[in-house]
Amino acid sequence: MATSYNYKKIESKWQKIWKKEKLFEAKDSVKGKKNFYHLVMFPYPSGDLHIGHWYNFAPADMYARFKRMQGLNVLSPIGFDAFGLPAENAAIKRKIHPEKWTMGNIKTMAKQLESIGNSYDWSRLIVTCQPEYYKWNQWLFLKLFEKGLAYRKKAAANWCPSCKTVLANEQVIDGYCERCQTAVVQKEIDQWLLKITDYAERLLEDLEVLDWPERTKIMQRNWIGRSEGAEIEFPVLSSNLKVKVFTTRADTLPGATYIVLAPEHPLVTVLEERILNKNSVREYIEQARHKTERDRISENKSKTGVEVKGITVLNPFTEKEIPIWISDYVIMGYGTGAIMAVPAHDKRDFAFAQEFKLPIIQSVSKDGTLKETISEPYLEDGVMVNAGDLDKLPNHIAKDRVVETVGGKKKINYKLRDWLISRQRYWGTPIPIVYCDGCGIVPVPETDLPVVLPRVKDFTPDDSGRSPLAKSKKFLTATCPKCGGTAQRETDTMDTFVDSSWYFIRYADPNNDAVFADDKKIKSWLPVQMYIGGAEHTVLHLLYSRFFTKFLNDRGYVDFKEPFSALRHQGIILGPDGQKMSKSRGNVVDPDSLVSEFGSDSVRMYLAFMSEYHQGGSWHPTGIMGVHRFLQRVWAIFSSVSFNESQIVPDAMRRSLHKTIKKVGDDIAVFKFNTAIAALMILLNELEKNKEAINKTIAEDFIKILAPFAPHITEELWRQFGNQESVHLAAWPEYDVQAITEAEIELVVQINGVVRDKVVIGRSLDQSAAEAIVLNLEKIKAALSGKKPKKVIFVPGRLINLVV
RNA sequence: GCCCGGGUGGCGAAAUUGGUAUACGCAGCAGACUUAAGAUCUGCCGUCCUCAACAGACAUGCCGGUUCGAGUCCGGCCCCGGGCACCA
Repeated sequence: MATSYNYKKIESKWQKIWKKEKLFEAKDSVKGKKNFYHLVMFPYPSGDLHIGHWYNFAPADMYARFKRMQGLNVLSPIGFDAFGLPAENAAIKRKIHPEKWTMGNIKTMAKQLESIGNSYDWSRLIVTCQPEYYKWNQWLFLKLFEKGLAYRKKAAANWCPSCKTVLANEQVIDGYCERCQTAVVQKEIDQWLLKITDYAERLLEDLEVLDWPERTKIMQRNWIGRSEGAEIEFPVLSSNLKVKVFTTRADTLPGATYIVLAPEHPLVTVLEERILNKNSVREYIEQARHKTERDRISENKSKTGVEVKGITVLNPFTEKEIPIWISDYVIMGYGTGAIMAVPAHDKRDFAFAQEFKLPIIQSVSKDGTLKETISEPYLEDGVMVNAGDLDKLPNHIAKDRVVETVGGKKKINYKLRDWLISRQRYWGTPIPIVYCDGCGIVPVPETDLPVVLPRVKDFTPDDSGRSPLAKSKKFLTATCPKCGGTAQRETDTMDTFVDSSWYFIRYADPNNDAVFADDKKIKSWLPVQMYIGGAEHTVLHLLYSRFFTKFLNDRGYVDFKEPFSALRHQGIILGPDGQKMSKSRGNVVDPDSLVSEFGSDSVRMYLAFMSEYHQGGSWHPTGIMGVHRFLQRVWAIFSSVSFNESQIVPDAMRRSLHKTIKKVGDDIAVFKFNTAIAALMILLNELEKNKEAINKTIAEDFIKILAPFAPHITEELWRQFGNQESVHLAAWPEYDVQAITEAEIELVVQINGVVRDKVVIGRSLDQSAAEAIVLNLEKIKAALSGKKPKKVIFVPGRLINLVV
């Protein structure tokens, strides 16, 4: 008599044994096996593993287990992205040190993670807030600094005037401070930036070769924002100065009726003496600077600006004198900070021209005719008008001609900005720089790394706008590595995205103290062959990681150009009410209680079964019953099975088995875990109908293809069958093509495209043979009532359609 | 505003990429077992017409088109989710 399915006992038993036997610890090389690096984005130690983590980790593990059974030497590591603001804020709130809070959370989460039963290699655990790890952040920074790719610059930061502190972008919600709801302003502070823009073109180009979701690539492309255009100079009248503008529509230059400068544009200061309305210009610039993020968002529709009276420029194409305006719809950070305004062919210029009653002149029209009144800008292609010699020429051809005529230069611009990594916060990697009165900015020598983050008591931000580290005299004071004099340490810490931009390399060799990872180990594992994580990291994390990899490749530290060859996203799990899970809504699904009620195998499987992986969905409380019952039935049938090897397995059963082996393998390969599980359910339904015919091969194959989804129950049954080695090291069964091909097929019979009957015929019958059979069917004869089909469409093995 | 996804039974979802729409599961209903409940097993389960069966008609957000045949392709709309947002 069968015992009942005791998942609690089975799961804890095998989790202990796997750990003890180090079953999933990856050796750097195994004879006869190819290495496969499988990675999930490491979690932030927020303190609690919620069902969303499970959704990220459990199905991802199914893929890793499948790859392992396919004969690959799989590395599936795990770690914690342990620095960052939430830890700091939580620590401030609870009055405990961020380190204590973080390490405590990691302990809890590691335990919870183990309860999923994932095949992680725990021996390679990475915790980014430990000096052994962040030492290499600092090393990387020095390497970037050496090449001029890390540089210091005054840059605008989000400043909360009430909290008197700098805020990270994540702390600014719709232009307001997250904590006190004060409108955030921009403040200029000296900060460190990484020159990711040097890599813009390569980051764009190399997207082509990646096996990533198309929408993710599109988002990265948009973020990089390449645009081809030209730089054209507008001479300032009665001066030898010129205003350079960037445009993608040089063909519209004949219609440029004024130019617009960004408020920060240097020309205003240079020619200040000549400005007639100095006061109003100064006032506008001042206003623009104090404008909050909030104002900019709300003012999106109506344009503001001021004319710079007393200075004009020449339109180099028409040689007409045109005015200069200043408006904050032009931004200093893109292009040249100045534009030529063509109201007839640009929406924003059009709105601006209407607001200030400026002339609107066409330079392109659909068919060469001029419109009398222009009620909206014409943005399409067309032919040139008002353009002298170029009239009637298609505008896309005229583009280059205009640039030539005025002596402009072709130019490519990117929206991508350099990466600002300075954080005026405590809980992060110290930037390894000292400031010496004599020597200036001096990098900390490599041999002095790590610059250890001191365990200070007071880590709350204050009104100085500097990191709390500045309050530690001991940390702040340093000797200059160059001259030996007294110097001051940089007190800002690094953005945590630095930590996560290279951690995947560290897993190859996590305990190395001499180099960031051994060259041979890097070669044996990287790049990551399958990377799994949330789509919310589409731009920042994934782009930064690609940038670091390219830099390391340039410097010869790694031999690959892209960190993640293949990428898949999981969806988001919503609460039972269809809303985002949150404590305040009270709709958070707790995985721990589900595990104790149904077992880890059931929770894993339900997550994989509920929808397609990238789609996510609401948690349906009773839905888990389906997979739980399935596992109970698996237990019932296989824990009591007595194999009768003399019994001949019916062809139909063999066929079902092999079809399922194929289906499950094919589906896992494309991350369709839901349909793979459905196929397993169908197979079980069939096996149950004829239990006596199940032999050892069928039972073992079934257990093997179920193993990635439900690792514990399958391991238990597998060993009960008498196997000595883990099912997770067993070979994925091969399907037999012969067994799958059926001799007979069901042919669908349609009349005018509507199904009227079905008939079982030989697989290889041709059209005329099939037609003869079909025309003799009672239902078809009745439906045709004597009429002859005008046309017959025959799809071999599938259907026949009679058109009357 | 622009760029991506998506809209299929009471619910979560399938559909070999133009070829049997609704697989698999949840919930529900009926029956078996049970003193009973639960668990388990068996059957039914898109809508409409019909006493019922057979059969039929209508159904994949809406309107139109292409095709022997459309959830799938094309054109035009309407909702929902995500990203970007004055980038010249």
